[in-house]
Amino acid sequence: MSKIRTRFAPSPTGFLHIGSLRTALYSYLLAQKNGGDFILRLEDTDMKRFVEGASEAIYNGLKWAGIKYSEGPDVGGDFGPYVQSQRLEIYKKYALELVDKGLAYYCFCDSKTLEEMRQEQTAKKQAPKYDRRCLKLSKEEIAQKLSDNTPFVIRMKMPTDRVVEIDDLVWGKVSYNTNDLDDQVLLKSDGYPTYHLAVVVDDHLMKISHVTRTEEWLPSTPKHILLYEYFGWEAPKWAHLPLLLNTDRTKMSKRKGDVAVEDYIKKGYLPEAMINYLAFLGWNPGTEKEIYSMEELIKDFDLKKIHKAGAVFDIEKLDYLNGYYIRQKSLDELMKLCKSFLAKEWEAKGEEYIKKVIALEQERLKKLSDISEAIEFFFADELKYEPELLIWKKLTAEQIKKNLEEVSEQLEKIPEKNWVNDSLEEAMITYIKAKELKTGDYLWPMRVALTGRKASPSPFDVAEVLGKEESLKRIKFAMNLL
RNA sequence: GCCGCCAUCGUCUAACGGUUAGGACGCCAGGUUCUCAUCCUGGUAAUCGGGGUUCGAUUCCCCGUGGCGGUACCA
Repeated sequence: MSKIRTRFAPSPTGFLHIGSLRTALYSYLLAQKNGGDFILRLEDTDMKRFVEGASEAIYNGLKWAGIKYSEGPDVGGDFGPYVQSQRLEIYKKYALELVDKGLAYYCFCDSKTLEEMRQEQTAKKQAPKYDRRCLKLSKEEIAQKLSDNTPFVIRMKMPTDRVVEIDDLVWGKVSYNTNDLDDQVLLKSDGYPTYHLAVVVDDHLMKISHVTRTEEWLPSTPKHILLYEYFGWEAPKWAHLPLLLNTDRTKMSKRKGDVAVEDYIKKGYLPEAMINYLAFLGWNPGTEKEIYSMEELIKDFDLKKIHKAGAVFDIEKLDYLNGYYIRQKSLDELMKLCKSFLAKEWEAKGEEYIKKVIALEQERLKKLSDISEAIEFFFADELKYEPELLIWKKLTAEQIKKNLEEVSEQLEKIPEKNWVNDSLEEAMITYIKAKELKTGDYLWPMRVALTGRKASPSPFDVAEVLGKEESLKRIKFAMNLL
């Protein structure tokens, strides 16, 4: 069997769709698994949707995710150009070849004519379909119109009464009757090819062995199969993938949530988490292992285990995985990752300080973007919180104030050089135990005094990072609130 | 309308025709020297409906129902 070559062929519409990323991932995994090639091709054949600089979003997204392509617009390769708008002559040549063979024909109908035709058919409850009026044109009429520069498209001629069977690696055998298929436009009047022509020509020329794309393409696959037949080319293997869905089970789209990879990068999702999560949306290894690195995915990936039903994109599980991967990071790595989420003025505190602070919050983060809000109290000159927050259970303000006074006295005794969480904890716990007091009566107000929050890391950890002076200052401040 | 596809806990998903229908997320409860988080333990929750086939259907077949996709000079 010849070498496996898969491709990711997105339209540069301005951003990389999260669903596209998963399609790219599966295509990449399929190629890597079999020691094949994975290439990137830009399908920019719709001039109306042209977006300046849109290809960058695709390059960046793939790079972020760790999906590497060996050929593509920005890396070159033997089968270029890898941008369809740069291959117009190629498509034209092949479209004309089909016209010569009598398998495609010129059509001079304008959009108004077509629209009327469709409306009439819909009114009669018929399937909207081109009525082939231009197929009846004589050679002379065609020549005349062409020399008059009448705008034209080239349409594919559909055979009648033929059943085309797709043998799909995911869906099995699916059949369509050509009578239900339209005479698809192959070459548009602006000289650009439609998707159908371009994808077939390019996949053939670029020696793609497996066409991987989402389910929405299944119904147009018979057209593509026929095109391969018309050209006399061997068709690739098909693998249609299940769709990614919104919570309401419709095709995942903007307006119903974030769909751009960029959005997730900005929120501080890790590529490891995203890849792991995306891989499991429509596939699983058949074991109970659910934490997967890219390398492990390559090893265990199998098209046969992809299933057909669409999968809802569930942010809760992504969050879980993201938190998991954040916890796996070394402190230095995490520091680097968090950098862009930290306030500039915090840098004055120094790298070591920030590092200690981040260490305390690591296990609490779900997204990197959580870091800013989570640690701001470490940098505040004065904490803002309701005094009632200092009150533990049924104690009175008087008692809390007295307890804080005791805490303060005990902490005072600890020398600067012993100001680390273990000694702090030992000192406080010893004191509390000796007097047969309740830890919560002391530690809760102490913690709130240091953090101003109802939820935070332990008071001893926070105190260590804050330092003796600042810690005592915050406790005094709390006492004054009561 | 027409064509096609799909259907297991709320979500992602396991289950050669024979399992107490399993796991993960979420949620709930308990434990882990104050809170939160982490971690550990336990719990909650599903085979769309109706017919077949079979000794036995989540699994195979048919019919419903529901959902989704396609039906463009968009991809």
